[in-house]
Amino acid sequence: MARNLEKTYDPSAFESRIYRDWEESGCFHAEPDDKRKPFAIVMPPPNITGRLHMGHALDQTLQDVLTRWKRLQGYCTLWLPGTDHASIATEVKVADETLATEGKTKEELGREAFLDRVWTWKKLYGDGITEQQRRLGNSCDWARERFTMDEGCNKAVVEFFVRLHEKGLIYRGNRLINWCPTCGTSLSDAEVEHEDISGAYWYVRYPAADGGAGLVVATSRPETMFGDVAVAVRADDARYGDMIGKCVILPCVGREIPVIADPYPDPAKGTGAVKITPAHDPNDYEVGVRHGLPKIVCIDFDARMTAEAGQYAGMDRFACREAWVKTLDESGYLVKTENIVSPTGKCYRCGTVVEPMLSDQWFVRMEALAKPAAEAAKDGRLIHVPDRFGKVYLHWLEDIRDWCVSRQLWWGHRIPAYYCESCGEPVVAREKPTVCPVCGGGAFRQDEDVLDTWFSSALWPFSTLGWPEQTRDLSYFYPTSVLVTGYDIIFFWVVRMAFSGLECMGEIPFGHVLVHGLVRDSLGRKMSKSLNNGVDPLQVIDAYGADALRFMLISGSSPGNDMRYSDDKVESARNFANKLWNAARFVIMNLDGEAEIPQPDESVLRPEDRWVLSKVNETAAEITRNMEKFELSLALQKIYELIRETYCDWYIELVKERLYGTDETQRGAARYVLVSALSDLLRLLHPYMPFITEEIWGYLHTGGKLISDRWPAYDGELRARYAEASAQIELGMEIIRSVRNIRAEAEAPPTRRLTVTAVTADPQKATAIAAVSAHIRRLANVAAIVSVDPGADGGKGDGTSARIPEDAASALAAGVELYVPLDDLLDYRAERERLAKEQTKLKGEIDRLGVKLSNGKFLSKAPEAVVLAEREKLAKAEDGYAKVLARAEAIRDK
RNA sequence: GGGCGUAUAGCUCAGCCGGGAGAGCACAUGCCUUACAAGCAUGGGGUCACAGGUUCAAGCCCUGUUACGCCCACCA
Repeated sequence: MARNLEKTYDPSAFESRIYRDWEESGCFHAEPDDKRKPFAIVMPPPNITGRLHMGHALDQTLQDVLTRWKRLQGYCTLWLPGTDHASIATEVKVADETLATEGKTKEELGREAFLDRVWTWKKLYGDGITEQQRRLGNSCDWARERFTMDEGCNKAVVEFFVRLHEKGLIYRGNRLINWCPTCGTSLSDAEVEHEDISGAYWYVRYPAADGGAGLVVATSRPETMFGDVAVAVRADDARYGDMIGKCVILPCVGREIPVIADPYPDPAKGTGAVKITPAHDPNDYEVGVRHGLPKIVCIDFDARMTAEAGQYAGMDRFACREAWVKTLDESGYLVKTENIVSPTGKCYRCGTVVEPMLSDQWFVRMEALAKPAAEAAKDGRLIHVPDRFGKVYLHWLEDIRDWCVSRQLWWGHRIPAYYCESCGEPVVAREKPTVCPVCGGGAFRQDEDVLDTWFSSALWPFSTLGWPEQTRDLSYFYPTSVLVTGYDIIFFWVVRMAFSGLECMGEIPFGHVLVHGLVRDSLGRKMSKSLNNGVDPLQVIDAYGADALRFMLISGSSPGNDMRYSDDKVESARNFANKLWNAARFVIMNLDGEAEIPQPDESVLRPEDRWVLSKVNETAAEITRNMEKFELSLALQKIYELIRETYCDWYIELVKERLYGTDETQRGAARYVLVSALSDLLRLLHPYMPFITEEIWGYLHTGGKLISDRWPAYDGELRARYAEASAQIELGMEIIRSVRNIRAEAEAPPTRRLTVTAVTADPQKATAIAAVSAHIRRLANVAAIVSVDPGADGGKGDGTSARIPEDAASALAAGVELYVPLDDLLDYRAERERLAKEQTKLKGEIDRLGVKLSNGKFLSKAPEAVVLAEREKLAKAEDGYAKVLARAEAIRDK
């Protein structure tokens, strides 16, 4: 028989071919189909900044598992792929690269030439990413692949911006925003990372204008003193009551500034008096607004001091701080210095300390948008898995501030605002306007800025389906089913998709958010470029295969928790694949080249056939339940056990005798069940390990592909119908294990054939033993097994048909006593030790159960079934204990 | 300052509805048994972080403590 699998599993030999077949057959493609229910996932678009890392591999494997599973279940299944332009991140990368390779900054290149470089980059890395995704096995609909800056997405962005503006939800204003001096752009609150860094409070005296002592303020940012416009104290602060309304003098600067009363200062902090710098501190800005104070800008967009700083003009803000503190000290104004650590905002892309700056920017008014998004999570339309992430989501929405969406960058969606060349007024419009509504002018220039990258990501679940057009895709697939993402971007992205979806579509964009954690290195460290501990998924795939990587990523993880990558785990996953491979090879080898094995009459099915069929069926139902609750790791664990233990370790071994025998009916039945059970196992495993399952499927079945087959259906009657046969097999397995155990404990060689006497008063068990005795003989290397009813001869061994051996090793298997003559084993010492151990174990159990069952409260309060079960356990243990004692006594002197 | 997570075998981690704890790896012993040595069989190994509480019954629920980690936050 030529057509069979190679002896060793080598994924590199078929994974690419299988993927190509899938792709060419069109089975990834989804078209709206009213006869079927939709299942849709939009892929979180990876940034085109680089190559995919392990985190992506986890993210996408989760999505592919769900997608393949639902496809097998018969849903009209869409997984929509794409990539993200990642405005600031990509711009920083490409700027670095052009500087390194061409020696030119982006300014030197100019906007157009620079954008050319970015598009080249996009092509290169975008293609690299999709290639990686194919290697992973992603079953996404490539025909619908999107990019956040493609024509459709761009149209959606403009539409959304204009609509929000029309509703008054977008405005332009001169506000205090987060500014990154290195990237040269504004940042949203979400793009600022907070880090504790050590600094100081400098206590500086501000003398009174009238020659008095004045007061002392504490500041961590003395360089902003040049922008001070007031000192605020609490009206009820007794220390400063008489100062309110008077003026103090900015030390060394000489400018007079008023002392004002405001609720903002905390009397317990610092000195209770706060310098007010509206242009460089958000709180101070608010105070300034309340009191109508001017805003003096003393730091510019390059983080250098302005002319307001006098002799320090042009100096870097931190250099200035140092020099300025020295001056204050030398002039006697520095009262004291206190070292502290304080949280400091840094740019999430380059790490530069963010400067609060006054700037003209576009903002999205959040209050009205946030409310419905929060409602959706509260009333259960949006469910996070695990649910604790719902809190993160809500927390972020509940104290949200307006979203600064304009960025002083080049790579991104250009803001659809046009300024009239004559009067300078901005016009927000879908197209460049022709007439200024204010002055009638006809010349316009478009806003130079681009939008926050998350502005387009926010529209992803519907812009990719055609919005703002009312397409068939949109009405069929929206809202999507599940969003899979890492917990690190809940507030960047999930929140924004939620409110945008509700605003544009009137419906939450997905019903479930499946949240996963980070993939860390084997030491538990975050994978990062600086540590150089990142693992490239492609290299892992090259070494072990995509299926092994996928198995590893799912099996070691639970929703929302981080996991560790290690080669060991992938290797053991690969070994599992090899196991399955060889089991399949065994099956195929026994098919004698027949394409389809005819289904035998049920009556010829042996107990092991019934057992395996019912077991697979039951477990498939459990697995389905697990998957419905997104318990993918649990589900995979069960599939693993089913394949490894139920099928490989037991069923294949149980069935060999018939396969090698001459009874053609039985050979046929065995082959049929082998194929039937294996087919279900392949279906169950396919979402997790798509390549190997599809490859094996091709050898078992002609015609269709596994990817578009069907998920195993649950047959509720099977369990009851096959219950007796199953119980017989389970008992046989217990006995086989026990005999093997006796043999191993006694250190008897495996080649020695044993004789086993089984003692049971239960006729059903006796029948069972007879039914499976051939299995026991073969799998435990037993010459003969006879069962004895202790009632028939009083257990004395002088019964009619058989006797309990005098000197024997014994064991209890599922309530059946087993005896193996010691002459077979030749080791009394080991047997005595074993009995002693057994005795201790049973004694412990008897004590425990005795206490429990003599507890009146337990008897009265526990459910009857539980009490009954405990009683049974006790009876069994006592019975076993007595027997063990007797055995020990019998061989005491041997 | 607020919120959250984790703590279970030597290591990495599961543990569903509360009913005396499991897997993988590692370890030990014996096996080249014609599907598989990337294997088979058998075994050892746990005060479920600590202290209370609820319950007939707690790894699981409640309170507190400790350790590690994460997130949010405009305290000069």
